[in-house]
Amino acid sequence: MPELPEVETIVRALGPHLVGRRIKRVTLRQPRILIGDVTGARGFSITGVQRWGKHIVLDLRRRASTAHLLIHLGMTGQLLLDGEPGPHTHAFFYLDGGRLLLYNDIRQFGRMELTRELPVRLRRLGPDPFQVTEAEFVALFRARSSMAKPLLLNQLFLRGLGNIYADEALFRARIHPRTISARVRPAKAAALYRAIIKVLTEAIEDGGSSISDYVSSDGSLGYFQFRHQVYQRTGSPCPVCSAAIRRIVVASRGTHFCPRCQR
DNA sequence: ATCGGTACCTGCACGC
DNA sequence: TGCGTGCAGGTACCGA
Repeated sequence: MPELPEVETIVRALGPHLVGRRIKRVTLRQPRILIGDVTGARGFSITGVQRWGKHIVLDLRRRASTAHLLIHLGMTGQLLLDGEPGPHTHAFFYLDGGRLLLYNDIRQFGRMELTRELPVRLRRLGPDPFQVTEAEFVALFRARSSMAKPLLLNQLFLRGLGNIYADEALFRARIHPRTISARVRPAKAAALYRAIIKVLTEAIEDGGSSISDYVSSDGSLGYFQFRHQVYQRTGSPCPVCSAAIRRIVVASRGTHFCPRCQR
């Protein structure tokens, strides 16, 4: 379930429950080797919970040494606090205070890693959408000659966007997913930047409001209340012009757009 | 640099 | 009821 807004919501919801807790024990379901060996997190205390693109970063400290537990949810990963283990529970983090953090992942595309420092691989990712300015985004976008859709999905270009919000942002900016980025006028690229910020902001707000009623913070809230205008609405009328929304494949990803609004 | 295809996994909706 | 097909929000790797 993991694009930037979902990960942000999870981080905000879990943070207050995790910060200050000590990890007493970590067990991984055997013979799962699909996630990294993070049993070394035992004995560390959680000092912070942050988001880095679509990654969840738990900052850890044990006496003088610090470390990070990196969690990427893949397509179906979820963190569950004080929930019931199930057939797809792959990791158990026993915390002090009797709390239990579970990692579930049906498709097992998620990954975990315990590191001293933030790996180069992560530091090399593109800027966070909320940290880049409009001018910077326009310059970066037009400096590339990639189709707009795969460029937005490329985490080395911008970190955090996924298939849903890429489609939604392109729709709001009225840009065809196959448009070559270098050929997009500056004003249009600026509109895309604003559309990205708007879509992500709205989704985070929806996530925040839907999670506020839950005592136990978990990642099972799905798509929030965020209403897609094009994503997975193939054949439905465009909310702007009523033309039928189309689905095409771009860079191996299902891509939804309005053939009349986006050219 | 960029793109398409493949691979990694399980579950679900669909048509027959 | 079963079975095959295609699809699903993630990334990594390959060859062209």
